[in-house]
Amino acid sequence: MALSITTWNINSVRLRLPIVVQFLEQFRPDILCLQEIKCQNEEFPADAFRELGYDNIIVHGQKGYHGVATVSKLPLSEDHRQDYCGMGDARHISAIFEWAGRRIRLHNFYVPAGGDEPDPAANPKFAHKLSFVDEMKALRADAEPGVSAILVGDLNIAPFENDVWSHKQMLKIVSHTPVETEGLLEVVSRGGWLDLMRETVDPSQKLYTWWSYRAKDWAAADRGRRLDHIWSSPDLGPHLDRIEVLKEARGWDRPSDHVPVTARFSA
DNA sequence: ATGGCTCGCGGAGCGAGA
Repeated sequence: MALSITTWNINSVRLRLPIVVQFLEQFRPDILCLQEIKCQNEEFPADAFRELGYDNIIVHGQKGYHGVATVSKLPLSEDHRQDYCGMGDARHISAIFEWAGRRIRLHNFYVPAGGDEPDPAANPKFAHKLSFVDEMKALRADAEPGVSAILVGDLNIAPFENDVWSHKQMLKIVSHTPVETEGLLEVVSRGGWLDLMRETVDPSQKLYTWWSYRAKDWAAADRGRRLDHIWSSPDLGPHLDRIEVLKEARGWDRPSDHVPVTARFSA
């Protein structure tokens, strides 16, 4: 019995509904986790997802910015929205689904980008990002007895050297500064998470999920970053078949700057 | 050679993304 879960920062779900539909029709993941939906709950285009068989929808949106949503062919229960940093931002939603006799809590995150200046004293957005990551360190993969866990989302940090196009040139660029990358690796180690993308793609290999809108030719420049992640509790590791990064989606009509990342499991 | 583009909001141009 297979299970597939996709994470995708969509950068406005209403504007990009055509490519979301294209993706779901072509790849049919069991569950799709979206970030940066940029709409309020009542504006989420739920009908379009229901028509495709995704009847189980949970949304944590807000006006204009941020926002996350999880749409699923499998029933979702015990949904929860955690307000990290007490900012009132819509950056997290989770729920439990059942697969192969297991109960699995699926977390969907949108971590703050952090602005330009990597100095928390000078840049409140960077301070917010660091506080957010600090709070995530308390999130354990075994938080609920008898419940496995999967954590996906746009974490806005590329932790390893080959998660960016140039480690040296990125060390002072927000998303790859040591305080961020060390912080994220501490979230992984303290929480007891498995980085499923790096379980299947060796750290010696470049791996990106995001390419800037500003490059003249994103594919030729190939200056990407691995900002999107899929983690799990250790018990699910042996069930991972593969990870698919759909790079071609960056070249679709009016694309997001992030591409869908899918984890495929078998029982 | 990173910031050059792309969003929402609102009805011009700005804040935000990363």
